[in-house]
Amino acid sequence: MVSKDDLVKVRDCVYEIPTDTRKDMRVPARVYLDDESIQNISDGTLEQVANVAALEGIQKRSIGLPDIHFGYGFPIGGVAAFGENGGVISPGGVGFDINCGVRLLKTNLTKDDIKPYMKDLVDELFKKVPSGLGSNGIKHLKEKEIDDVLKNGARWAVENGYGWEEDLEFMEENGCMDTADPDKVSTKAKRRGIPQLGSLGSGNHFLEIQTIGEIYDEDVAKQYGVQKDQVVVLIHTGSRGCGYQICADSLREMDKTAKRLKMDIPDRQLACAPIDSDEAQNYLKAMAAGANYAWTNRQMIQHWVRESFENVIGEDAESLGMNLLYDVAHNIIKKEKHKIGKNNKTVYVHRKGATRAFGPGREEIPEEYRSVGQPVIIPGTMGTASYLLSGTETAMNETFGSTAHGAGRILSRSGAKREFTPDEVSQKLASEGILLKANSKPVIAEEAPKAYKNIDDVIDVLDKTGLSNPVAQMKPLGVIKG
DNA sequence: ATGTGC
Repeated sequence: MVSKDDLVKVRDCVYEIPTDTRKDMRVPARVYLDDESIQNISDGTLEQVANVAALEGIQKRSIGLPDIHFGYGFPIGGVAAFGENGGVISPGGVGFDINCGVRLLKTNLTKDDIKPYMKDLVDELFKKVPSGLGSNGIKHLKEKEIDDVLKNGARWAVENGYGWEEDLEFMEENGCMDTADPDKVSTKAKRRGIPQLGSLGSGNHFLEIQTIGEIYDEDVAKQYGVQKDQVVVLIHTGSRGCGYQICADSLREMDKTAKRLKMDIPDRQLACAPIDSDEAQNYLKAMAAGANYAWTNRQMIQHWVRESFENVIGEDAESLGMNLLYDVAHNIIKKEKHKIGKNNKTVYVHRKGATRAFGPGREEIPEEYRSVGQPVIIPGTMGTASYLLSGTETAMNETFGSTAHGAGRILSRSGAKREFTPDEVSQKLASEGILLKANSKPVIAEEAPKAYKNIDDVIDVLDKTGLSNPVAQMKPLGVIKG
């Protein structure tokens, strides 16, 4: 067992559970947290970061970011990298919503420009973008087409009329992992994916019209093309039932593998397989297909956002400057090169509720942004701010180029429903001038801003520790919830 | 997060 007593302070906001705390740990476990959060973190969550540190082939350290909380096996807000020789792959290190992520769409409107249109825009977006639990998309995919989506990702969407060629430049992996293999995706996952493509989903997924508030780094903001009072749109969604099913399928498979190979795993939910095994390879190919589904999903939704603005404002999306700033993945495994000790090593970085945050110079970053580092987009909760940051050298050195992904839940969904009523949450937002349209009343209570940690504190830790460089704040004007 | 929960 590990507990808060085992934590050793490394520096301000950085704490470690040393390797010798538990004899199965192979590397230290490290969490980035402010003083208050370190008091409030549950032993169960700390135990999870330590459990990950016990997995075979883990490199350097198991990492918990400032939004860390208890998850399935791996904590949410966690990062772990495994060496290509001797490491493992674990579906629980990605989570059920494969490539859940966010993208930020720019406009050249100001908050004053958009004011008279806000009500109509929110209504139009709510009408045009399907949302809610079990929601289906508008496009009726043919049975065979799902394979094209799983193989080609956002490119499929662009080729089928959803968006612009240049959009592809501003997504991780250009919106497509070419390692995807639709043959490794079960019929059941495909059957769930077919009707849902192009839908927002439920839970913490949302679509938000925002305005840029404070700018923290003028130079980087300029490079990303944002300025104070500018209107932007944030799209937060993932791979829906398709990704869920891919994860569930492979967890079952790997549970068997781990048993067969008699792997020593501290928690059954950490089911994993050696990287060179068929099970791991099959999962990686299916996971990539699920990731491609999610990029396609966000690309289609973005297209309807542009159409909504066109319909309501009466200008085309090009002249409204509705260019994609960037799209980031929050739940994914990436094969990357990182400096470990003196050497460059190829590792499989598991990010679960974590954002890649590559520092300046990395060739994975679009050329336009490369000199200042990767754009990092961190959504808050409905009714609180979201943030745009940039990747740093510190993140490269300490967290395999990773940072936080959100506010991090502190109250469970059921806890939130006990604590708040949907009406009081809606009224609070209305009193702040934020328009909200939601499919489900209970979800409004589950997603109450107070059910989450204060996003400002999360950003503050990233700033203090140097894991990311704050660039701009985004404030909500209108929210569409599932 | 998710057609459902153990």
